[in-house]
Amino acid sequence: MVEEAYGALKGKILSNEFPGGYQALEEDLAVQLGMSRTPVREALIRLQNEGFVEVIPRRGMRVRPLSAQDITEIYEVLSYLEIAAVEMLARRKPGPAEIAQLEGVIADMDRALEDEDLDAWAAADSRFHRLLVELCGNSRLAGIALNFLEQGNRVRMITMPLRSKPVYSNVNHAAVIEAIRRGDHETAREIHRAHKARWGREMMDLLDRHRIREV
Amino acid sequence: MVEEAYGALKGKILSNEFPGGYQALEEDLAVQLGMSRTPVREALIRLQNEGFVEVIPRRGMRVRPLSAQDITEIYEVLSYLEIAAVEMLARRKPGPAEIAQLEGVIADMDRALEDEDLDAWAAADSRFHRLLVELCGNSRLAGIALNFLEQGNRVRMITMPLRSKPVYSNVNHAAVIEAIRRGDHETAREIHRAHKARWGREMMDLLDRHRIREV
DNA sequence: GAAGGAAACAATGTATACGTCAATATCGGA
DNA sequence: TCCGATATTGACGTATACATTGTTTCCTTC
Repeated sequence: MVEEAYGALKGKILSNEFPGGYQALEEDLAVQLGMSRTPVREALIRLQNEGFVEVIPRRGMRVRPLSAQDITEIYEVLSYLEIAAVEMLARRKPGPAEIAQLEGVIADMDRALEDEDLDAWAAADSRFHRLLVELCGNSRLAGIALNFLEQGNRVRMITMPLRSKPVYSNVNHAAVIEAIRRGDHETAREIHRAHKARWGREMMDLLDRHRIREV
Repeated sequence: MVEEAYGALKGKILSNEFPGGYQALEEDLAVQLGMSRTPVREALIRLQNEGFVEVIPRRGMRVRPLSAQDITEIYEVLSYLEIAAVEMLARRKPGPAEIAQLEGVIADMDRALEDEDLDAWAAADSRFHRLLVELCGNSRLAGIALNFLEQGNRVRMITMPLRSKPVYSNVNHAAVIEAIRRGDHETAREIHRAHKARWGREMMDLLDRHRIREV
């Protein structure tokens, strides 16, 4: 049941059904989920460790709002982790099956872009980044990076509708994969570094221009 | 009380009083700590999230033994994180007070080396790495890196007595600080990268030579 | 003697009860 | 009317009770 509570709560947070600043009492969550406080509490402890919520005595849990500073931090860490993952992936020269997986996701991204289906594109792009870190060969790095990807997605869900078509992402990703296939870890790293830097800048610009103070 | 349990258990794990593979039942831990199972459980959830233990149904908690593969992963992540921290630190050009802090720790390391006091040296070296990541300016990166530093220390406690005097560490660290002071992030990063790579290789060699399979 | 099944036991996962502490509201006095 | 003190409410933190489930042991049968 703690798994059930964890999944349900995290889902609501990631989908912004529980937006930043949302508060709820343990008791209420327990009733909502049809269980007692105990498993809810245990789920909340996990979510707190992962940085999604904070548990405040007598105030219940509170979904941590992400300030501009927080978002900067998250993107900074994520950049370093993903760049590391790309470098490691290129160094270990993944097999054709793994390359095919990555290319499949890129194909999805291309298709979504042609169809102008932003939701499908976002889903595929998210899968691409997940796949990158999952394939890097270091499960610990993958675990941390996945957590930060999820936090980043919370932000992206807000900014996605505000931005223009992300055409260059697909090109960059394809180039990264090509470099990874060749085992050219320096090129792969540099392309991905530039990509993450540009993406981060655009995201912060968007938040700034739309006066979004927190998410 | 959950803080108390968390601190006590983590302390025993980090000091190898609970070595890798150690098992204990929730009930026994509760009695040992003079509290009920509830706070112990909550502490164990945190320790599990941080990778120190695993909770196995009907087997209680088990301190996760670190295989050679695990140690490689931990050092790899730690390297990337520390290198990122050093680069960030150099970019933001810390003030004289922060530089003085770092130099103070280096002085401690030098003194410990002259006195041939390996324990003092290890403590100071550990403080140095902690400071590096704490000063980097990104609290999230610092938090993760601290966790991995602690896991790394578990390994170092084993290998420390097996190795020769770590003279070159002090020199490297001093050079890193000098580069950070100048704001020369590339040099700082490269020195630290080389340092971490060498250290990691030596550590794995030691484990290999002494046929240490897990910690 | 070995294998399979059943029963008892043991440890967890969940629910519930209770004490503590903080926040808020109410009442009295200035 | 406003301020302060006290009382009451309510939520959490911890303890405890209970049900679930896996494991082990013992007995029976082949």
